[in-house]
Amino acid sequence: MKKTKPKYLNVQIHLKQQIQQGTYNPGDFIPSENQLCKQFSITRTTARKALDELIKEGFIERIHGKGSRVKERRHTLGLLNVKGFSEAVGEGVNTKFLQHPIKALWSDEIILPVSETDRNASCFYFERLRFVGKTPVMLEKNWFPNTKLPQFTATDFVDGSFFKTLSQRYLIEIVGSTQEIRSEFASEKHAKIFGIESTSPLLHISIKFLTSNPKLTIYSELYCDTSAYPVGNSYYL
Amino acid sequence: MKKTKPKYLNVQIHLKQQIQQGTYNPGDFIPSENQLCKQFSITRTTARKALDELIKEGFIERIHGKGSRVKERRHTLGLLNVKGFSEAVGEGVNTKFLQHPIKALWSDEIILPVSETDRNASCFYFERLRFVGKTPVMLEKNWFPNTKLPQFTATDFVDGSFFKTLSQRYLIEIVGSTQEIRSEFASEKHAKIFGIESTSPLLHISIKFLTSNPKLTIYSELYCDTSAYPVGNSYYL
DNA sequence: TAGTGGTCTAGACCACGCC
DNA sequence: GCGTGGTCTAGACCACTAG
Repeated sequence: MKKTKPKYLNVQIHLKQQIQQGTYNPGDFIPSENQLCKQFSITRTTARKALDELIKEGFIERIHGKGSRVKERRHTLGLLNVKGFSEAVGEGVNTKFLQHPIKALWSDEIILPVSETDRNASCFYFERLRFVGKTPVMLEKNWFPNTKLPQFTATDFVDGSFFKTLSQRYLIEIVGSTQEIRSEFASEKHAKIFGIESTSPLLHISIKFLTSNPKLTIYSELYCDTSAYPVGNSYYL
Repeated sequence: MKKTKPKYLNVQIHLKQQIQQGTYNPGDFIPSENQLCKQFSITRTTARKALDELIKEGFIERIHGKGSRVKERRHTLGLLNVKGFSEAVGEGVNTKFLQHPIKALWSDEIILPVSETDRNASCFYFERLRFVGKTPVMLEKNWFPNTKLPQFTATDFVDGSFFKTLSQRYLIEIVGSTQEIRSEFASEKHAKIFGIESTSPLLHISIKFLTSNPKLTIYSELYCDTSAYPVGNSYYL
């Protein structure tokens, strides 16, 4: 019953928050291992465990003889992994709902196969356009079975993030995904949305997200204008 | 001058070889931490360090109360499977070297920043065109510092896979990647290679691979004609 | 209950970067 | 020389799995 929270996790979370809040910026050195030992009354083994985790998450790097430094984040749309748009890009991101969550039909536009059980359930749909500053960079279309998210509306969104909303309001996490990626001509309709020629190339990403709730699968079709902001991601073991 | 080899590295290499040689197969349990302590005359901390590295490399997983088990599949690194093209697409894949490995210069074509130390080293380069059946689908260009792979030639390739070669011949694993993805018009030259119009969209993927050898970073530029075969991957926690 | 991995302590010595 | 991270020891207690 009682979840014992490891000490290293407190240190890890504390440092991560300070990095995300800008207490430590990219290039800055966080406190040394010995300083963390004193500050949290722990041994170096435990301090290093916390730092090991932050390294795995890509927040810091160790430099022998110098210290642990906050890593630089490139200004790209990192969404290919499980991270999500708003988390990865940071500030300067705006979102406009082109379609608030409504009951809809399963669309032919969904590339990856919709499972039998999903297709028999009613479908929720929403559509958003994402901007960096005033430049539209990504059109995002999402479908998922209606049954699993009671009272789901646009106003519920936590920090404008769908995944963060799932995690915090419904305790549902993304546990896997299947993707297909294409380079295509923009359709007439999409070209108009992005304000580009219909002969321009668009990046088309089809994703099927698996969640910790076996009944909830999310189908997404993303269209990205990568001419100014390429889609990017990083992955570290 | 004398590089002192850490004890955990011996354990790590020993276990990795046994896994690659089939002494332990996927699903098998490797010796417990306490057994490793006795076998190598080390403490549990050191044994765990070795296992931590093997986990990061994707070879094993720990199961609380049971042991450490050899993993079934290699994890995927972001966009493309680490196993590489040949295993991801399946049968009917052919590869043609457009340029066998040679000493070359660091190219302007590399999108992601080349580190200072890499740029100061001499550079190895090779280029391959990948087919599904007789259709060219991916042009692959790779650069890496010359210093780290002695006697590296095209004939060394294990199963036609660069990464498998690194793993089996040099015991080097991919431990991370940074990617940028763009949808672009095909260049004149690339259009000719793929046999398409130069106004056609091409998927352009720029990757910087980090390996278990800190001195070896691999820079790749991939160009894919996704009209018939989209790029895909799956990701599971 | 025995064995496994998960966490943690309180030290130690070494290698690296910098002044 | 001094502070940093890199490795290692010899324990300890806890949580999970399985017979």
